[in-house]
Parts: sequence; structure tokens; C-alpha cells
Amino acid sequence: MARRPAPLSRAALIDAARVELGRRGLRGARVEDITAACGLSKGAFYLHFPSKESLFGALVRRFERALDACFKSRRTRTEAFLAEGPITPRDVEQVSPRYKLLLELEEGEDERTLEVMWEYRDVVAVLISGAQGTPFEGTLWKAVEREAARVANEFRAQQAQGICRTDVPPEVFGAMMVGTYLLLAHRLCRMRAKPDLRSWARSLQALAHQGSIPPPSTFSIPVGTKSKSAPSKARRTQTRPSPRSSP
Amino acid sequence: MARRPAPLSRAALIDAARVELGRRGLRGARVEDITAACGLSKGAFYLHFPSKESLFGALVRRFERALDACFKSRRTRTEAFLAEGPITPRDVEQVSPRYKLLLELEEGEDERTLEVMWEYRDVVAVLISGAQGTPFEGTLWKAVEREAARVANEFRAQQAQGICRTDVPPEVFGAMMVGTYLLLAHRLCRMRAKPDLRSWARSLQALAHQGSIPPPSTFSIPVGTKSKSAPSKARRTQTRPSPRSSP
DNA sequence: GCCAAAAATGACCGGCCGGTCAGAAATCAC
DNA sequence: GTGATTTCTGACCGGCCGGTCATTTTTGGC
Repeated sequence: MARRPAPLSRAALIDAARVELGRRGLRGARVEDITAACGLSKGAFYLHFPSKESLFGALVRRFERALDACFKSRRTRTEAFLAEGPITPRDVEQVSPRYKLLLELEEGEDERTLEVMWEYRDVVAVLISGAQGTPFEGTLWKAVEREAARVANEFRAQQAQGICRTDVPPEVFGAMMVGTYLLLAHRLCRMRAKPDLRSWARSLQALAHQGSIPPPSTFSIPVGTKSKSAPSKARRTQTRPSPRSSP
Repeated sequence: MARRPAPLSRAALIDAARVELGRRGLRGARVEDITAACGLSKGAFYLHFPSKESLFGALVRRFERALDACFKSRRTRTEAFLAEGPITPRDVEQVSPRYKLLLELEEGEDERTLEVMWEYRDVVAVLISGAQGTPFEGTLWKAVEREAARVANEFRAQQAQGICRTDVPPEVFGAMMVGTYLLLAHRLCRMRAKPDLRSWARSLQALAHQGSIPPPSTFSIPVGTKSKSAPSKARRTQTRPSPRSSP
């Protein structure tokens, strides 16, 4: 009967790799340092993983799956909420209970996304500031820009319907929402203690909410009458751009 | 009499280096590729520069000086503006002509900063996404966080004076302003044609302005009376947090 | 054309480090 | 203790690339 692997070797190597990757980047992290941190030889690394890069690739894919799960959850819950009826300009103007529910939904999803960033903060550190010139170069930045584009497109649609301010290019709005998350994510990478992510999410939502609503004069239009008289028109009114719904 | 250096060699090497650095990062950019792009030998590089890293270091210092000049200009012009009198809550509420002047000043400074980002977009690309594990690792991120802290501190002071919303932690507000710039700067690094930076600056300012003002009920306090009766109190009222005054 | 000086060349050097693999060590059933 | 199997070791290999430097080439004054 053969020798058994040390029960904790693999996990220890993964943990040590994450520490080194987060600290020195993909290129700077050395296999020898990783294995030394576990009291193992350099060659032992390759009993568990095909290469340094493929270990990192596996970590990235895990992170991406967690992030995709966040996007999916947000989409599913938002669609279910709106299936019960759209958010009207009146909801927005008066901050109706129903609108508040939507804001809370978004806030919860934002917090969830920040939780993922916290959990994978070593991987995120590499993807943000250490991936240039590596096969993973665009991974996070592409996800960031996709999300910024989604936010921008929603914002643009609302502008066309006159329920969001029109003096701001949608791209800039999207950049604001997503850029903020980016900086917060980068901060997470350097923190030892976990901050209050709920508070972060709530505050972002509050700023974006107030920052994106149209000027008060917009609501002087008899919006309430309209939404009552034309259900099909109410359909077009949809929800606000979910401006806080960034990665 | 000795041979003269080819007149354009040094400049050509700098240009080629910037292209390679922006594309592949500090580690991925190879001296051999840089020199080949200029039709020179590898050894010729070292006739002009002590090392690859020191060339990049010089570029970084030039960028930092340009950025510091932006910060200084903003500070100087804002102080000169405020030396003629503070911005009052009434200015903010009514968007007075004087307040508009301040917003325009800030907008101009923002545009100027974006111009610097555009000019040094290759260096910025490295500093944002390629500096992990190199001697330049914290360079831009530290400047980013310093600026975010400055914005946050101003915001905090205004909160204490009741002229900015109090439901948002200053750190998050700072992150929003500066994070947006970060993402925009990253976009600049990947653009071939220069975008309309004025428009970007104006839009950011507009979002931040509206997003950060206190709820309308705050202004129901007889603010005008106060500011008239107590000049020393007016001093404390100061300006709004310059929320758009990010890097 | 000659000469001196500097630019320029590119083969070479040596450090770094990911990855390899022959041999050693450990494990467990018998 | 033996034997088979697997884990583990660390010296070694080889590619990469920044930097070096002996040699070649170029330039400009005389």
C-alpha cells in the first residue's frame, strides 16, 4: 500500500499561493516561496498542480463563477420584482414604499457583490493591478466595462423616457457607479479587517439615487394621471436604471 | 572629431519604450523589442539610459510632476476664489452665479487633470494595472487614496456644518469621486482617439453636485438670516466639499 | 585619406526561476 | 522486516532577458 499524501498539503499550498499572489503578483510570486511557506519542497508543488499559472487560472475561474452568480441573482430578483409591476416616475418622486423595496433589493445585491470581492481579495488584487501583460490581463477590467455598459444602457433608456437627468452622458454615469466599486474593491485588497460592507452598499445607493434623478421640474408633469390611464404606457416607464447595480 | 549621436535616437527610444510599456507592462516590455522598433541594436539602449527600469522611473517622475501641478493649480485657484468670500448654503440652494463660478473653476481643473491622464496614458496603464510587485507598485494608487481622503475630509467637515447630507460616510463619497476618475483614466489608456474630456469633467461634476447636497428640508432653516448676522459664522460655512475635485 | 573619438553592434554573460525527474523517504499490508 | 507504491526532495535543466563589452562602424576636423 502506498504512501498517502499529507492531508493538508494541497490546501496549504493554495492558501500560501494566494498570499504570495496577492502580495507580489502573478510574476513576482515564486513557486519556491509558496512551497517554503508550507514546509515543502519546490517539486511538491507540481504533485498537486500542473503549473503556477494553472493554479492561478483555477482561482480566477472560481472568482468569476462567484461574480456571475451575483450578476444572475441580481437579474433574477429584479425581474421577479418588476414582473409584479413597473416602477413609475411617481414612485421615484415620492420615494414610495414599493420603490424603497427595490432600493433595498439592489442594496442587498451590492452587498453580496462586495462580499465576493472580500472573499477573493487576493485574486482581485492581481486582476486589478498585476495582470498587465499576462494571459489574465483583461479578465476583471472586461467584466468592469461590461457592467458599466449595462448601467449606461439602462440610464440611456430612462433618459429617453424623461425620468432621468439628460445632461449627463450615460457612459460617465456608468463609469461613476462601476469605478467606485473598483476603488472599493482595491481597498478591500489591502485591508486586514473586514469593513462594514452593508454600510458601503447603502451609501453608494443613496448617492447614486439622488445624483441621477431628474431636476424637480420634471415631476411637475402630471405623471400620475398618465400612468393610471395607459397600462401599456406604464410598461414603457419601467424601473429606474438600477444605477447602483454595478459589479 | 567624434561621431555624433543620431539626432532622434533618444526620443525614438523613449517613444518606443512608452508603446511597449503601455502594451506589455514593465516586466513584459523587452529592451530588444524597444530598440528593434527604432532600428537600433539592443546595446544602443544603454548608451542613452542606465537601465529599463530607470527609464520608466523617469517617465513616472514626469507624470507625477504634471499631476502635482494639477493639484497645486486647483488648490491655488480655489483658495484665491474663497479669499473673496465663502460659499454659503444659500449659494448652494439657489445655485447662485457665484457658486456657478466655483463649479466652473472645479470643472476646468478636472478637465486639466484628465488631460494629464491622456498625455501619460501609457505610463498610467502600467501604474494602474501592471505595477504590482514592482518598485512602482503604490505610486498611482497612493495618489488616488490621498486624493480620496482629501475629498472625504472636506465632505466630513461640511457634514458637521449641516450643509452636506449626513447619511453617507465620507470615505464612500471620496471613493466615488476618485474611483470614477480611475475608471475613466483606465479607459483613456485603451483609446486611440482622444475623447471629449470637457464633457466628462462637466458630467462628473453635475452628478456629484446633486448627489451630495443635503435633502431639501435642510434648506428650510432660515439660513440667509444667519449668514447675515454672524460673519464669523459665515466663515465656518466655507465652501462645499469640492466633491468633484478628484485626481 | 588619416586619425581620434564616439556611436553602434550583437555575441556573450550570468542571474532568475518555472518546471523536471532520478533517487530518497514514507506508508501500509503482509 | 520485506516489498510495492506513492509522496516528496532538491539538484539540475533550459529558456528568458537585462545588461556588458570587445569590436566594428561612423563622423568630422585636418
